[in-house]
Amino acid sequence: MEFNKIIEEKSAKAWDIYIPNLSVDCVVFGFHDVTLKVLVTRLKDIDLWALPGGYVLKTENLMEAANRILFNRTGAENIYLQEFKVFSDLNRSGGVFDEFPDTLWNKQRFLSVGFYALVDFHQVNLVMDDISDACEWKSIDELPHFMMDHRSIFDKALITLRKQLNDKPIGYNLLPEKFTMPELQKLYEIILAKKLNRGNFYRKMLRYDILIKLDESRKGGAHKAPDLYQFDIEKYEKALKEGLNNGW
Amino acid sequence: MEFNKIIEEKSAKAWDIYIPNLSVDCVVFGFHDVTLKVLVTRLKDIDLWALPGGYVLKTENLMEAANRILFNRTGAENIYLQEFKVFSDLNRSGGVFDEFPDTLWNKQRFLSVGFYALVDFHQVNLVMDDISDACEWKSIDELPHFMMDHRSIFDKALITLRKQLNDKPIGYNLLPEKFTMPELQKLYEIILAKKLNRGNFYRKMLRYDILIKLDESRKGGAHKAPDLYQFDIEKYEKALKEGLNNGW
DNA sequence: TTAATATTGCTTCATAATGAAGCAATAAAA
DNA sequence: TTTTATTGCTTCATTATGAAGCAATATTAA
Repeated sequence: MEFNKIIEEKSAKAWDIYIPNLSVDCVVFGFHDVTLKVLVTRLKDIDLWALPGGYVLKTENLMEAANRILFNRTGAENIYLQEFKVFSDLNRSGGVFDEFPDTLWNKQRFLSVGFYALVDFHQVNLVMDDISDACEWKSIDELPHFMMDHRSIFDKALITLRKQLNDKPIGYNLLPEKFTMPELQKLYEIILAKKLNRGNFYRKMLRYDILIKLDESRKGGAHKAPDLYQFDIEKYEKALKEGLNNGW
Repeated sequence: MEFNKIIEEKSAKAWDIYIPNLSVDCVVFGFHDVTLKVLVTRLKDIDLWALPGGYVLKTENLMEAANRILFNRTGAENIYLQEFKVFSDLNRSGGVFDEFPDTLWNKQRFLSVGFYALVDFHQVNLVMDDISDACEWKSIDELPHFMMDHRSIFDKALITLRKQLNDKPIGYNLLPEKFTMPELQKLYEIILAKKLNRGNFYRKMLRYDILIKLDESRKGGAHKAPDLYQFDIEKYEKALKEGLNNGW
């Protein structure tokens, strides 16, 4: 079915079941190939890239809405979600739905609640929906041109992620269960957008006492095989309460 | 005019001018008498305490709404505002409007966007409105019993304030232009809810290089007169970009 | 089979920051 | 004039950080 027809059909039902003027947009982060990736979809026909998002049922709260929307996209449940900002500018929609009647659900003024989500890249199975013709991971420095204000939603998500690196279990939710110290460092470097000293990172991470060193190493790569670690989730959560780099 | 009548009259107009299902609630912090205070209002007749809040005009964004609502309450413009969370639970309203018809604006399901505001206590003139019979500052450890979920909105505001102490100009916006080192320390201690070592606080604050020491001291109190300082706002803003206690 | 290579695990040394304690100066009160 | 509590600022011991490097090692090349 073509885009316009789908949109108009959905619109008719939307008024009854969703909270008006409100949507949720999610910046879904995954870590793969020493790169931070983001989930993006392309809308049929109008050929614009967007962040996964959706509306809020009258029967659910925001977190439930975001979970439902992401479950439909990824097949994953209990995804780590963090709300970070409401996008409420009057002109944020651009002119995407200009040719539609004013009663179209999608053409209303929408405020969008931005969530970032952290997923284990390998646990996600991308699911297409009926208004998209593409749904894929893109590296954060090769993002497509986004529709509406989705670029600034992404930007704010990344800034928030950076600020919360010492307060939230970001490594735990982005990395697979077992990982190496160089992988963890790379993740930190990408999020912080700066190089870190290898020896000092190693020393500091170990002193936090939140990692469990496993009796395995990651064979197969060139050069010396790095040790594998996993998070000691109890100690990790406890340390995060105070913040990993406690200021005062 | 009595509460019910006012509410019903307002409701009729509200449907036309406000974005439905959405409100803004503000936790307004002020610092006075070595105490952190919060602005609270009491609703007429139903005799419940609430945070200052209001609805969002169809012609404004959230920040503009919060500014307008607080200007009406305090007479102050350009108040420092920080959005921190959307409160969206289904049962958050309690039963405050049970006896009203279902078409009443206020009885709809509302999501509330929480902002915290920082004001110079002495620059604020409290203004009553027509549905309140009290509007006053309360010390944060002597808060009244709040209606709806306003207590948890306050709690989250304070936690956010604590987390952002190294990233946002919190001291600058809460203190008067001139202040003493012990006052600044007291503010930090209240927000962090813990005692700080005096000499170390002094040394650390000076090393940040964000304060200008004035050629005056605060006379009149008992004992030695403390020096007066003001923020070097340019250096302060610059230092905040990296975070006052940079973790990485 | 052996040597070369890049990476990793971990340490060392110099410097900076922090925690704890205290001394001298001072403004008001006794 | 003396007492008092507070303030400005320093000292010393401890801990954290920045920069650098050495030995071990898994792969690849010779």
